[in-house]
Amino acid sequence: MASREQEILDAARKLFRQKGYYATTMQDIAEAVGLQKASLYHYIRSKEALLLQIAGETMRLFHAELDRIEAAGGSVAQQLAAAIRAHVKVVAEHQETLTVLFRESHALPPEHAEKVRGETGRYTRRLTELIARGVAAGELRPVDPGAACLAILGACNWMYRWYSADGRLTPQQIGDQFVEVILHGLLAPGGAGRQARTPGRAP
Amino acid sequence: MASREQEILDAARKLFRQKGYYATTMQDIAEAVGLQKASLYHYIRSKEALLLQIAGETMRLFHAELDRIEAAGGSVAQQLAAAIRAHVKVVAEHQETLTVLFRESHALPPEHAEKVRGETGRYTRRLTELIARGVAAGELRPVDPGAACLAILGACNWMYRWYSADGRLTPQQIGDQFVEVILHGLLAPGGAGRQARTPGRAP
Amino acid sequence: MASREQEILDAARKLFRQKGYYATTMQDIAEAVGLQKASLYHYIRSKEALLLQIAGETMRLFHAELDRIEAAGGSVAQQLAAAIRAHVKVVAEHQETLTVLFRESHALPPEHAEKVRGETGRYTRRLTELIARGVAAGELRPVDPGAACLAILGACNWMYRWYSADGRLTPQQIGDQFVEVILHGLLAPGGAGRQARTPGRAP
Amino acid sequence: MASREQEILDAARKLFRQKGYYATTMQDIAEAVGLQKASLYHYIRSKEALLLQIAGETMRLFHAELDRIEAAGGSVAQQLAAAIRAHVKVVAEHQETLTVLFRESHALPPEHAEKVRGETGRYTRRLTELIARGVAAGELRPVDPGAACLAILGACNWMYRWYSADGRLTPQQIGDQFVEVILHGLLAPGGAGRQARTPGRAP
DNA sequence: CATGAATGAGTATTCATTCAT
DNA sequence: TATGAATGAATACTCATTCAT
Repeated sequence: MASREQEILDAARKLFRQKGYYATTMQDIAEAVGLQKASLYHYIRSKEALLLQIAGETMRLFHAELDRIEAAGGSVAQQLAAAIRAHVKVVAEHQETLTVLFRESHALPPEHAEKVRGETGRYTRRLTELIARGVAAGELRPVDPGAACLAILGACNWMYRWYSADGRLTPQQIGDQFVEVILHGLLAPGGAGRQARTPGRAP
Repeated sequence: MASREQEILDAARKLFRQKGYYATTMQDIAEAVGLQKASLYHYIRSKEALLLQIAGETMRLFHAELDRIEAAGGSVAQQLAAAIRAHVKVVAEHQETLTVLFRESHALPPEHAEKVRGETGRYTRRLTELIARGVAAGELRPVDPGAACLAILGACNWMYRWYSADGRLTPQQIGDQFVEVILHGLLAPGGAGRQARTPGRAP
Repeated sequence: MASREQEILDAARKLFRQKGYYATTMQDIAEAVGLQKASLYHYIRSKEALLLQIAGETMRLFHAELDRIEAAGGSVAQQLAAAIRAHVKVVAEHQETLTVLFRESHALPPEHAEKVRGETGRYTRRLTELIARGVAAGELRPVDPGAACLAILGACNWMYRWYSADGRLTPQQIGDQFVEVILHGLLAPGGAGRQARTPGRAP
Repeated sequence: MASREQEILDAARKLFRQKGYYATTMQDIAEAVGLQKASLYHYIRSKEALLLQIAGETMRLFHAELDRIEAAGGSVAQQLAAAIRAHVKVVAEHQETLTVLFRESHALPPEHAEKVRGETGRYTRRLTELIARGVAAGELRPVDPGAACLAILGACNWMYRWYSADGRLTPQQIGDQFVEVILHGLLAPGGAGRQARTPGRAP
């Protein structure tokens, strides 16, 4: 069984999230899994390797979701909506890991940090391209695809800080709301807000 | 002059951002300002106090912008657009401080962390209420104001991770794009994407 | 074996006595036992815990002696003489520990200092009560038992400052002399000193 | 005026007693006299010099009392009684200084410690000689003068630990009781305790 | 597989003292 | 006389990691 290694990883993830990477000691982790400090080293190479593994494991999930969605096809809007909902779901389900990833990835040595950043960048590019296709096809409004993508990712990723399973909204509802806001915008159609498009140039 | 204290604060902010709070040593800070470690303690009480001060100084900026915008009046859409642009601008201008705030605030002792979280919460509520007013007035579409607010804040705050003064987009442009996406949405009007509102429930 | 812990305790006791608690560094102790500073912390919690343990270990000895003497019974005078001899012996045999206890107990945190003071107080009370019984029974002269007790304890405890195993007097001899002075007094019977009882009122 | 220097000395003495020599910082002393740390050095050479001065000033008092008593003449018993009462009075009146002297004198550098120990030794010798004269003259019982002297000094000096101006006994009463115990002993005359003189050697 | 012992490198903080002003 | 600034040296304690058993 890899169960012991998994236990250690789980404990580390939880502790890293609760106390932060630096404030978590190998002692803490050892106690959490009922081993002695020294025994951890039978299963893991180092504290840093633990962080790296935790940081790495999530990016795969995001890519997998995107694979699924692209395979399913449909309009750009449909794919985009699905991507937003999927992303929200992944963040909600892996909040712990993502908290560690977002907060502590800079503690990784350059070489590893690079790898994590690479994966992140690839995911961003995939999403940006999807938007760019939509814009090119006239299906989406002529926004800057890069900026739009980062707005989406920001909205979704930021959840790592405020989402709570006990909160008012389910991941499902959050996904719906985010899709609403991002695809349709906040302005009521035909509303008086139309001129807000160019605030400061009001009549 | 308070210049020496300010110098220390500036050095700490920069180092905290580059290496993280824990990885930054008082030695690092001392070297950065050309003093001995011990001399730092003439100006600051502790490393933690340094973090606290850095963390605290930014929330004031956000509130000040919101004050200004609300005082200026206008439609909800206008105010919201202005708020987004202002927020983007503050993040761009205080990226260093905010990186520390977002990444390391959990390293603060509970009491101080509470204070910072309190300020953040207050800012979120102000923005949520603005959106709620717009929804009530029919100026904005009937979204959940809380979720919408968090989407906006996420989009803007996330910049702390990707914004670069050397990047492709200026804060001005980023603000414009974010306003576009959030107020008007990505979908082209009358486009085929209308049914994306409830993908999976399409006919 | 608990030998390593005991070694550390012994080294600390000796050093605390030689240089004082504050002037003794963990480095000193580590060198004395042939370990690295950090390794000490496998056996002890802190420098203060070391002091506490050293301070605590002696009071038990005094109480044990008193237990033994009271169990043996005899007249108050016999018990008192035995107590003085026992006290002198304990001080001589544990001079190092007692030096630390007497000199450094104020360095303990209030809570622990309280505990040590409590034990000391209990011992004083036991001795005072013995004297009080002797006075009540007419076996001892009508002195103030509290003051007499403190005189005895002072005479005996003060040894921590001047006793030396290489000195002129053995603990046995010191005990004998102290018993002489305290039980019988210095004045020669029938001597001219009788009026010294109330000097200043001499004829 | 030497008042500023005296103020500093007074503050140091009080603080050394309350917190111990090591635990008292120059900052503490500076605050107590309303100066800045650096300003203290206009009046004193060093923290250690402060301790030395405090330690030194008391021995003079003891000698002065002994001078007075010897000048007054009288029997050995009368002089001894007067010496005990005087010693008790000095301890009571200078408890603060003596606490520092007794507890911290080992913190002095060897050279200065030697000087203090020298004064102490001289005082002890004077008292021992007085007792020896009494023994030689048959006025005192044939005790070991050195041991008897140290018993007396122990009884009196130990007061530094337990005496309180608010306590049950006045210095006057303590002196009387000590004289009683030391000159006349605790045993009631003709009492059953006579055989206690040599417990263990009883028939 | 598990661990008790050991450690080297590091970390924030303290403090008596000096000195230019 | 007084002090704000500066510092060198020290100090207790921590922690990830290694290794013999």
